[in-house]
Amino acid sequence: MRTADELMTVMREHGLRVTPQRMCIVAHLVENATHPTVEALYDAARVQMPTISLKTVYQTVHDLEDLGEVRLLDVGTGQVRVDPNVEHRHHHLVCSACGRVSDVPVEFPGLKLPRRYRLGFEVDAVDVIFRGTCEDCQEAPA
Amino acid sequence: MRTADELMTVMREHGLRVTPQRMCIVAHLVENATHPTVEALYDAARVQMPTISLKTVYQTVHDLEDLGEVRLLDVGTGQVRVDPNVEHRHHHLVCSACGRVSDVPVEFPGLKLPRRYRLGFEVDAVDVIFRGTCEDCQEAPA
DNA sequence: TTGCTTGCTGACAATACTTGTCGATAGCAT
DNA sequence: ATGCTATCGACAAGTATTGTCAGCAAGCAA
Repeated sequence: MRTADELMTVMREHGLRVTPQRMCIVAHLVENATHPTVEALYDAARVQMPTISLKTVYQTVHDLEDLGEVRLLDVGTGQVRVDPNVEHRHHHLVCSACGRVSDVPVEFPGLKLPRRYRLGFEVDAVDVIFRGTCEDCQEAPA
Repeated sequence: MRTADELMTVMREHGLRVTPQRMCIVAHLVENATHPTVEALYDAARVQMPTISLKTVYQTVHDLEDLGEVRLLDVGTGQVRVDPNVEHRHHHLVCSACGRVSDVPVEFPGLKLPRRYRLGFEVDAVDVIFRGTCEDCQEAPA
């Protein structure tokens, strides 16, 4: 993801106005590797802007997705997570217990769809999800 | 997935009663490679049993999941899909337009998490999702 | 700076999918 | 056959997300 300043410019160039709410959300996303849920972003934003609405957070992350500045992940935990890392192709490690998501910045060269399963199908992305239990959840089982 | 008869036995052995509703749902799952949604299963079941409830379908697929006879997939299309193929490890091909899911019965040997990302994390499954557009959806774009 | 226009904000409510509750019922072992 | 108990299905609640819309603020131009 770019810096907050760069994003301001990009947003303006695309006709999106730079509002305090948007900047607040963006500030919580840059250099953030925690893949926050929308709810978590909302909570973080409310510390500075108690009146911000959840709808605004949803709208902003969707706008950022349309700009190609974040990716919205659905890793099967029931909530969308925001991934600001769109520069480098990477995969994900997901804790089945707490839902935490980490990046796996590795390319897997052998990961191509065999021709016979590709018939007529146009593949444009490959997502790999390593599922398991993170350290914290192993120590504190439910 | 096993045959319907085998499943009846397995269910009984686990204290689950074999009801007409359950058998109807099971019948729609064996030898079914379409990864139906719960809603699709519900529609199919209602042809024979018009009064069956959606709740019963949800409950039954969860029971089957607990028995290890099906896998419930969340491929990011907003609906759970039922995968009766639990015998052979496989991955999935998902159409982003219509949500259709196909099996990719291929093992990818290089697909291991590098040691440094595994620190403390216990990986117990790897899901690969090839995303793209299926033949039908390419011909008929929205 | 000022005024205008656009489009964003946020309260409210609706939607979609899934799950909880519970009385009546039906399966299963005896 | 009988009784216990788990299931069925109607109803409604829950969770995550999105739609609606009046009012207001951002940004642009002069």
